Amino acid sequence: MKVTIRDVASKAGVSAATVSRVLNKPELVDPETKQRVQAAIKALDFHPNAMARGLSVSRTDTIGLVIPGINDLFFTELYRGIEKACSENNMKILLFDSQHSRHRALEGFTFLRRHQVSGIIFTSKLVDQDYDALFDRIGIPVALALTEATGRTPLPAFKVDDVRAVFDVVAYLVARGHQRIGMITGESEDDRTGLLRLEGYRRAMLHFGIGYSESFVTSGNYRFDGGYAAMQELLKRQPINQLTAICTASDEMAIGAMRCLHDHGLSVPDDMSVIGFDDLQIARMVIPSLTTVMQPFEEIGEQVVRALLQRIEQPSELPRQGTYYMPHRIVERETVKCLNSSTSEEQLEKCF
Amino acid sequence: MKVTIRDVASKAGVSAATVSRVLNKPELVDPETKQRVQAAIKALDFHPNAMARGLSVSRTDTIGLVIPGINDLFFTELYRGIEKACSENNMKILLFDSQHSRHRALEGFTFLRRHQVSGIIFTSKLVDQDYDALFDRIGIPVALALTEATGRTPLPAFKVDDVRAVFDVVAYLVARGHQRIGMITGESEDDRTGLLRLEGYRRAMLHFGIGYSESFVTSGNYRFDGGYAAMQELLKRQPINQLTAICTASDEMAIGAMRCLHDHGLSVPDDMSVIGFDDLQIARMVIPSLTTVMQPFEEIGEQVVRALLQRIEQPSELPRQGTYYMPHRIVERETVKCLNSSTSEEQLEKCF
DNA sequence: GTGAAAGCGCTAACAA
DNA sequence: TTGTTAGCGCTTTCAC
Repeated sequence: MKVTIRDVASKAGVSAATVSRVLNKPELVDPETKQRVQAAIKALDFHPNAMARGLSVSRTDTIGLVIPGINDLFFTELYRGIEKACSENNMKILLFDSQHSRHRALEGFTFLRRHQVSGIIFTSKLVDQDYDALFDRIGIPVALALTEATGRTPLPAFKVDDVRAVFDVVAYLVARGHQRIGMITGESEDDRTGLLRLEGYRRAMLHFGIGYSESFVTSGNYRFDGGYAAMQELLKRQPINQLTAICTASDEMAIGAMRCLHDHGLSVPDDMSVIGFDDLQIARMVIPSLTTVMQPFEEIGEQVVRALLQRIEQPSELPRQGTYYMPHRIVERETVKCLNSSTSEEQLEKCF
Repeated sequence: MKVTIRDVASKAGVSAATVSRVLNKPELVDPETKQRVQAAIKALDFHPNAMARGLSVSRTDTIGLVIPGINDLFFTELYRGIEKACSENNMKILLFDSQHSRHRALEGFTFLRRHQVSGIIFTSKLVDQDYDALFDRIGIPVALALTEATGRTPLPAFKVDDVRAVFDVVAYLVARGHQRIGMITGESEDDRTGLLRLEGYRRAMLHFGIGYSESFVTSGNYRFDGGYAAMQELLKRQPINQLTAICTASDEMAIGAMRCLHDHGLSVPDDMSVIGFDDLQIARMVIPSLTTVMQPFEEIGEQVVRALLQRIEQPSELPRQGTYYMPHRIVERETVKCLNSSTSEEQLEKCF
């Protein structure tokens, strides 16, 4: 039924080994026989069985990718970089969606192991000591994107410096005359990112002598609705807080917050400045378009693949361990109002 | 190095066959031996090699998914349904991104074949006679999502009725007093969807006695920028056209069009009504939120998986061939202005 | 209830 | 340059 390498071999009047050679090392085979074999392959519409091959060479040229959720808008941006780097090194990708569940993520590792992936990229979510036991025995290189390892096992990780990035956001707002700056940070079990971003905010508020107050802070699940709800909460406190700007831990929450403000008859940026985090495609689609912090998703994706390939090819060395911070950048669009009369440039100077 | 089933076997003092049994048919093995084997599996941290298993049983429980581009926002919505149906039937998914290239799509088929997937879901893009030869010999069940087969080979396909959907959109606008209705349709080589949607528009304009004029129509690549550019073109003709509403072939283009209108100082919906197509997550995020046609992506995903499974399990029968139209629905939000004084309900009656 | 042996489709020595 | 042989790790008869 299924046509195998042996069928091709007999049709072409050669051995299976020869067919295998024309498939994998065509330069080693006589042009004339090669022709015959290729003709047979075509005639029979033969397609080599990747599993049989993988089993034989015990290599799959596949890397596994564990992601929190395919619906997270940032994921597709990251994927582009991963896909690019993989296809350049002709690696295949095996995707596993953990659906934001730690349990599923663990299942993912099992799944990928069974499928003999050469390496695993783990995305988002905190990687803490709970994973140590896993990584110790797994025997497969692992690299991290958009997260970092806090457990004992050091792992190459690529992300932006969340603390610094939010610090920069606050500095940016301060430079534009804002003082009463609120924060909508991220939350979810297993998440350290939200904490780091909050810490950046806290440090900056202290650094600029504004002072840190919990009443300026709420949190959400990084999604639109979470941002909306968090903004609503902030609005309740607004009579006391008198915020003029909000920084958020994600573009989606920023956009949710904008919608909330809109529903309360408030205008962005005239009544309230808003600043996002991620620079997703949607950031430039909304009106007003969203000023935000760009994470270099594509580059992160590329780097994490490279790091993995390096570990795959030289498993002995331990070249790249620990966290690599990739450069972030504030993308100026339309959601931040400058409260100064002086130029923002001058002010910026003052801040650093 | 790698621990195999034989290692487990010797550690547990049984044969490989027995280990295999506790893995696959645990009820056939003595509880006491089962215990020992399971202990050995745990102690050695054994993970069965999925490729070896696949090779042995010549089944992979995997379906292949060929998509046009992972960055297309609609894709993640579709994926959710596919993922759901697959995990319910514990099927795995092998993803292949064709990057909007017909050539890459063909590569995808080769790739998936090599990996012995049990079935293939092909998404978007026209499936015409060019594919016939492929499907004739492929010997793997194929089902279509968001597209349909126009070649000789009939294939189960799940999508909305594009003609009808846009017809309904126009009817909806007419019921609200619009007559001068423009259209931004989709375009790209290999695309029939844009044509179908345009046809729905054309028929409706004729049906309602408004008349069809090419000057009311532009097209774009379904993306934000395409919508922006198409709107710009329409705006040039606006002194003559005097449009009051635009229907579009995608939410992204609708949002691009909205941005364009905004940049020209025009307000949606007061100066121009806009209506999208897809009902993506972003449709409810933008301001004003987008009135649009909902495609039941998740259900389409589920159905296409079911159809595929059916063909996989009963390859002899040919139960579901041809196109199944899934119900669409207009989701009313904030981008359509009612120009009537009478209630829209009454008007709607009139239209049908 | 368990083991021995053959085989899934391919590749990689090693010979010829 | 080509063929023979063994084996990748697992499942599955068929005996016992």
